[in-house]
Amino acid sequence: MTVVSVRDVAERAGVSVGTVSNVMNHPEKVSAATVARVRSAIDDLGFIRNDAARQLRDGRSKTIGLIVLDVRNPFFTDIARGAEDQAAAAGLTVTLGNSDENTDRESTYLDLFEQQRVHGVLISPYADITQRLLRLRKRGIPAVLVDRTSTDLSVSSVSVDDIAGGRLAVEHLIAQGRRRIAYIGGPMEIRQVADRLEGARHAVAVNPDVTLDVIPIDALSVIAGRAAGAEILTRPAAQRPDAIFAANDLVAMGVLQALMMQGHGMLVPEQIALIGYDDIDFASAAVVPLSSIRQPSALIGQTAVEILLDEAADPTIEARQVVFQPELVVRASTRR
Amino acid sequence: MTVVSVRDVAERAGVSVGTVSNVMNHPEKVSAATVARVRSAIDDLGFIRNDAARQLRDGRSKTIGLIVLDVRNPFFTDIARGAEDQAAAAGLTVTLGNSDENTDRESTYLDLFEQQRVHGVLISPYADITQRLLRLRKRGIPAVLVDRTSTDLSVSSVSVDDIAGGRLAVEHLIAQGRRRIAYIGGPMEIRQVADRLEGARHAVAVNPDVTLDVIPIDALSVIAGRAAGAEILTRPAAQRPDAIFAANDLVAMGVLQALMMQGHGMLVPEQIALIGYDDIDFASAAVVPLSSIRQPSALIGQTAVEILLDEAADPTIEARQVVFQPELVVRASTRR
DNA sequence: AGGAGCGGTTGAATCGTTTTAATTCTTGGG
DNA sequence: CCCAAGAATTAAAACGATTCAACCGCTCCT
Repeated sequence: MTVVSVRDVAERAGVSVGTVSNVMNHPEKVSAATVARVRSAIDDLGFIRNDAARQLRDGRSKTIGLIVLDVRNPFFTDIARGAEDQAAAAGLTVTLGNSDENTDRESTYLDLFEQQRVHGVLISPYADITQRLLRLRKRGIPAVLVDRTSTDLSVSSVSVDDIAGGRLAVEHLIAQGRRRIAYIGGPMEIRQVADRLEGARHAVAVNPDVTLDVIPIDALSVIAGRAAGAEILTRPAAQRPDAIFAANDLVAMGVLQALMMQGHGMLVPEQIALIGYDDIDFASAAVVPLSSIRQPSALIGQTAVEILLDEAADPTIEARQVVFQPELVVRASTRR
Repeated sequence: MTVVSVRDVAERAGVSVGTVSNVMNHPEKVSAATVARVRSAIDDLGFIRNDAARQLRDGRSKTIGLIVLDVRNPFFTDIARGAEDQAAAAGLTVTLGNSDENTDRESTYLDLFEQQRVHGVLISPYADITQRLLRLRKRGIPAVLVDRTSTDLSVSSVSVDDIAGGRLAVEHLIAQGRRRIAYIGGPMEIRQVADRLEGARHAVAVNPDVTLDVIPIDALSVIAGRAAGAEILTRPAAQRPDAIFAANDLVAMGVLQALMMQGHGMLVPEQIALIGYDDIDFASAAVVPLSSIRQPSALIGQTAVEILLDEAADPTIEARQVVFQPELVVRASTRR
């Protein structure tokens, strides 16, 4: 069990440890001959520098913490990839935390990231954590909300207009001639869920003959969607909706599975139209290709990192709120 | 921008820094009164300990590094979740690195993890990195291969028998009366891809009237699958396979999209049967629900962490090779 | 009364890197 | 031939938590 430190490298190259450090961080300050000598000593010994020591010295790590609501949702892994790419360009890495829509887990990850003195935090919040984020900033760790606008304007955010998205979805259903619409989503504490519903309400409000039924679920997952879909099937045909707006694509795919499974034949879209949200890759490959609301997920991640790095470089900079617009994608699941 | 250190806590509680440290790590050594005093000082100041300093002292971090071939593949996020849960039970966290089937990225993550002096490394390798892993171990960082057996018996591994899985898939196709089978997968350097093909060959070998055509692709992705599917459609009908075994579900879903898109009507399973591998959640929700080979993904992650922790605790322990058996899941895509 | 033993606490040393001020070495100009 | 200026290098301090040997004050035992 060998441990190689700068001290060993210095000794082998016949220089001081300071010089070794300079070779790694400011090679222009060191003569070419010395650089060469130190470099080969590094290679010979297989020296790899100790990040902990380095971090300790400069107070912060070279990692960005990202907390998402659900790693299994491709929408979030897409955000993560966008963030990762942008971070890599600045020589940073991203650690991904999964809150699973759970306050404790969310809080645990925030503690962890604070212990690690991360370069910054990106978070798609579940609970209201504005206070927590402000405290982080006071400690020199900037934070940016992802996929969520902040109530407090002093914390930056990158989001998509979910109210507009909700309206887009339901306006489309109405334009297809649907009148009894059901919204399947939950928990309502998740801002995205509430906003998409609000958008749906706006669309319904201007059409007096259209009704909107809300079917709450306890998580945005395939399983929860399947349960909600099964529930709808138990209703007498007259009480079933003729269109369903699911809070995201995972839920929509669950609903779809339930509706198709019963051998009721082609229920979608003939009897029930179905639209989801996020436009994940799998949506187009579903039993019935799924209409959805597309969000620029990778771009969200990229932009969030950009803002974060700006704030990390200059903590006095003003907070920014970036809002992207969503886009309707029509596929078979809502076409007559 | 406030910084709170043990020194500040000690001062406020009127004790030495050593005592503060003991309160956090060995409270049984400190009198109840002092513990209470220090704890309240910690709360008052909102002290959060600096991980870098702590790590520097004891030489290793409380993080496990996990490198996977593709974060977008649910099979790997499932493994990650299994690993995460098991690690959390031991007070550790997991950082996820995505090699994207790219040697450079893989190597970069290994460097990074070595710099971070992680507690251990779990890796689903692309290149042959046995030497690299042995060096890591010499430095006190244990490593376990995931979803891959090792050529060198001195490094532990947790995998699934891909040869058996490949045979299972093709035996099933043959049992359904298929005779002209195509295997779509690549790059062949990926062990899983090669093993599944080998299994397929075994199944074909005992049936003289069955042919196996190999269609290589350059990545295990939906896109690559779609391209391969499109290529098949360009062939005259007589030269098309009557069954396709895709190296994983992402590829299978791409193939499926291509085959269905052309308006050729229900090509699957009537004209071409299709089976994938991994049994990701989305497989059952596909246009045509997909037959697949199921692997115990979360269990793989859990087991890998277990082995890793054992090795971290006692570096002299003998390496273990755990091999799980895959399972055939039949759905509409291969049913007559 | 004297010492052994014990719980509780302290202070200094330590981990490995970076940075700084100070020092040595070169070189060119006068 | 000496000195100033600049380049190259060094030694030491610092980051913050943990640990370990030493120490203090008690009680209990003989």
